[in-house]
Amino acid sequence: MSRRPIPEATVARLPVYLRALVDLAEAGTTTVSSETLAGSSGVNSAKVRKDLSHLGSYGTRGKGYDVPYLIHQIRRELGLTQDWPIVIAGVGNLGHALANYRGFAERGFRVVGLVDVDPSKIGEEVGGVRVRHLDELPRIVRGQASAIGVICTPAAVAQEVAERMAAAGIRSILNFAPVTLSLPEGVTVRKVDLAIELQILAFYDQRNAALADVKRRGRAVASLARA
Amino acid sequence: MSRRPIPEATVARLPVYLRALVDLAEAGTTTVSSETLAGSSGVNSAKVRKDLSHLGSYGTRGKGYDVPYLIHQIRRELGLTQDWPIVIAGVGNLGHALANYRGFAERGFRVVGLVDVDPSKIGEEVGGVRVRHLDELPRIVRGQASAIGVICTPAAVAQEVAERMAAAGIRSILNFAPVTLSLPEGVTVRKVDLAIELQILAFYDQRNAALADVKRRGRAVASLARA
DNA sequence: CAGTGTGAACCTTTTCACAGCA
DNA sequence: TGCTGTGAAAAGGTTCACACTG
Repeated sequence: MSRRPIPEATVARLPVYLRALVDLAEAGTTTVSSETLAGSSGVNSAKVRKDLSHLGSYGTRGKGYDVPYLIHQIRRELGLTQDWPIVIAGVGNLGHALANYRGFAERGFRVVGLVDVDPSKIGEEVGGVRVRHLDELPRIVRGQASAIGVICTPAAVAQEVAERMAAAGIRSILNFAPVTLSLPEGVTVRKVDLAIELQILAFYDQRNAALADVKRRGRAVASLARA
Repeated sequence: MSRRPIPEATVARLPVYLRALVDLAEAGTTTVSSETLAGSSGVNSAKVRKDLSHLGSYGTRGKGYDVPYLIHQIRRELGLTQDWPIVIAGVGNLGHALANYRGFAERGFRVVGLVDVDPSKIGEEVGGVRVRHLDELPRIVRGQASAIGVICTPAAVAQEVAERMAAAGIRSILNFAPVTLSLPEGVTVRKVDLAIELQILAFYDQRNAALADVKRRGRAVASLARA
C-alpha cells in the first residue's frame, strides 16, 4: 500500500474496474482474481494489481479480491458513496439523450437541472425534469448544491455557458461541445468530442489497412518465390 | 522531422489541433505560432511543436505555421482526405442523437447505415437514413464499404452486436455501451463511457474540495495566530 | 500452490532549454 | 529578432519477475 496521491492513469481505470465488479456481483460472484478482473476490464493483471494496491491491500494472497468489499472501497475512493447532482446545459439531440440516459442514475448521478435558451424548449419536461432558462442556473446550482455541469450546447456558445456555470458555483464540467474551454483555475474540465474519437479510429484504421496491405504483398512475393 | 510511427499521444491530439486550426481559418487567420495554437487547444507550446514535428517540418522559424497548409497536412495524416462511411447500431436516445449530429458530416463522417432489432424502429427515418434490421448489417457494410461501426445498444447485447459487426467486415468500433468488448485482434475498439467520465470528474471534484478545505483551515489557523 | 503486492527495469510522454534559421 | 525543431533531462506509466502469504 502507498499513501496518496493516486496516479491519474489509475483514477481513469478505477471506474472501469468498478463497472466490471458490479457486473460480477450481479452474476453472484463473490471473489475475483486480478487475472479475471483484468479480462473483464480489458487490461492486464499486473496493472490491476498495481492500481488496486494504491487503495490499500484489499486482496487475499492465493485467493483474490472480495467483490463486494472491493466495490465498496472503489466507490469510497471515487466519492460515489452518495449521488451527485448534475446540471445539463443545452437540450438539443445530445442533451435530450443524456437527460434520458438511465445509466447515470444507476451509477451515481442524478440530473437535477436542465437549462437552455430556446423559448420553445423551456417548460418542456425531459426525463422527468423541466427545462428552465439558462438565467436560472445560479438558483438551480445553489438550490441543489450541484457541483458538476454538462455542456451539450453548440460550440459557439459553449465558452459563455461554461463561464456562467463557473460563476454559478459549478466546479467541474464535462464538455461535449467541440471547442476547448478556458476557465479560471479551480474549475476542472473534461471533454468528450465524438468526432475526434472517430478521427482517431480513422487514423488507426487507415494505418492497419496499409499494414495489412504490406503483409499481403509480402505473402504474394513469398509465394512467387516458392513457385 | 522523424519518420513514423507517430506516438499514440500525438495521434490523440492531432484532431484537437485540427479543430482549432479550422476555427482559426474560418476567422481568417493564415499564420499561427505554436504558442497561439497551444492556447486554443488547451496544451502547452512545446507539446504542439513536438507533435507537429512528427509530421515533418511544416513551420517557418520566426513566423509560425501556415494555417491552411497545416490543416491539409493533418487531414492527410489522419486519413481525412475523403469521407468515412459509418454505421450506427442501436437507435435509442443516444443512437438517435448521433444519427442527427451535424458535427459528424462537418468533420469527415457520413452515417450510411442505422440498424436496430426493435420492429417499431425499423423503417423509421432518422437523420435522413432509414433504420434497417441488424441482420442486414453485412449487406450495408459491403455495399457502402463502411469500415467504422458505432455501438449505441444496451450493454447486454453490445458484445453480440460487436461480433456481428466484426463478422460483417467492420474493422474499427466506437463503443458507447458500458461494457468492455472482447474482439479478435485486427479489430480496433475505442470506448466512450459517459458515466465513467462523470465518475472521474467526481473524484477530482471531491479531492479539490478536500484540498480547498485544508487551505481554508490553514488560513483560519493563520488568522488566529495573527490575532 | 495460487495469486497478491511490489521493487526494479523498461518504455512512453512531457518538459526544458537552446542552437539555428527565416 | 522571434519562433521552430530537437536533443537531453525529467516525470509518469507499464511490465516483469519473484518474494511472500493465506
